[in-house]
Amino acid sequence: MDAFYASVELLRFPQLQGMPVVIGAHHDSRADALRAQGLATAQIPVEDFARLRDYVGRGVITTATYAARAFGVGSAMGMMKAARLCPDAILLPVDFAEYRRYSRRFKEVILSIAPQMEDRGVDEVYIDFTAVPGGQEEGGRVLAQRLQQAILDATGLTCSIGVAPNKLVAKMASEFNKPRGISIVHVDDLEACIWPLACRKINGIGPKADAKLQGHGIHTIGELAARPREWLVEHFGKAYGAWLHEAAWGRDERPVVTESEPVSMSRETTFDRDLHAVRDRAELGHIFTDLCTRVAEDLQRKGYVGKTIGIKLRYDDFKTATRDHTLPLPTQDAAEIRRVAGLCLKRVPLDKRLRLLGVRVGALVKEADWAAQQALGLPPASHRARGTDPYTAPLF
DNA sequence: TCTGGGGTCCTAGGACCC
DNA sequence: TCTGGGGTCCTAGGACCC
Repeated sequence: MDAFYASVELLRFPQLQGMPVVIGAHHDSRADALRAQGLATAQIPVEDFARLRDYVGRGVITTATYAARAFGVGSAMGMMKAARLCPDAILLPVDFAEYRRYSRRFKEVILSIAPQMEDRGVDEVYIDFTAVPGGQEEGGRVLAQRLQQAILDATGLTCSIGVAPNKLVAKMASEFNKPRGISIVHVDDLEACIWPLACRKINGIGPKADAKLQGHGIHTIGELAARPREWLVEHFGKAYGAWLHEAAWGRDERPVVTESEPVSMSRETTFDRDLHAVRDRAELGHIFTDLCTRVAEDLQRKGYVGKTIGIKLRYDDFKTATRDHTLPLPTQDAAEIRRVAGLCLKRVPLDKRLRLLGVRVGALVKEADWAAQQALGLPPASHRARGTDPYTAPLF
């Protein structure tokens, strides 16, 4: 989806059309108050929206309209930097509930046309064109146009589509003509379309791998493709090195995965100011309990139980620590999660000030499956003899 | 100018089992 | 006197993605 969060906000506040607008991840703003008043958007003059320069916060930009991007503002950018680049940009707070509603709607539209769809988050999917009527016409362009139009009709939102022989190349192709773009990349186009691109454009090469590649003088995908596989394996490890080589040559055999189960659920929060474990004990305790409660609610609402309870801390120097503990039986109970997370908290250094606290429940199982398993009286996998007294434990 | 929140997957060492 | 091999699970950290 094109500038997804920002585009959803523009549907709500059409008077901001064409203006630089950014969505901030962590702040309070006037738009919240305006929404709370339930005012018709036509009644809200542009002057009433908060400007980026008026806000001093520790958040990041999640999305920027194309007008804001022209100033160099982009997602994941700190708000301070964004404010220097484009001080007059309108700042709106994130409204995840609203974006999720639109996310469900555009995915329903896609599923009604092309049922083989892989969910890749709130604003992105992979679609298998293979068996869809029209999926092969004009290299996929006919179906891509039909999808764009159906999504636009149902939601008022635009998207960009890349069509290619595999997910790796399709993902890159989808970026070529944003917004409202359609790009079709064939196997023969590799050298012309893919090899000139920066390595960072490959989904799976992040800032660390890119820096290391640059250190070896590799900047483009073509330069990556020119390195022998053995050389890449030597410098980047067996699995990642081999994958780099395949990716550079546009090879990817991953299927479109239409079903998946969650592995973990978590809640975390960055504080408005850094907190000290001793001096701000009461406030931290409150936040901690709240996070546990919210994770438990998420588990209950979605029908999952989990046996690995974990915490995450981020210190004022941005270093992160995690601790977790696996229970013999899975849970979705807030008090139990709070108890075990509390034990985890005791195992982590608390001398430095904290900027973030998080609570996670992993090793998830569907609540219904767990209940059925219990009814059958099957012992949980984690109940096999472990940690027994070495002197009395049976030998073989 | 310091850097959100919610995820997945991988690696590596150690415990433990047979 | 110099200590196997193969497997799973747990834990901590980190890279990466949307």
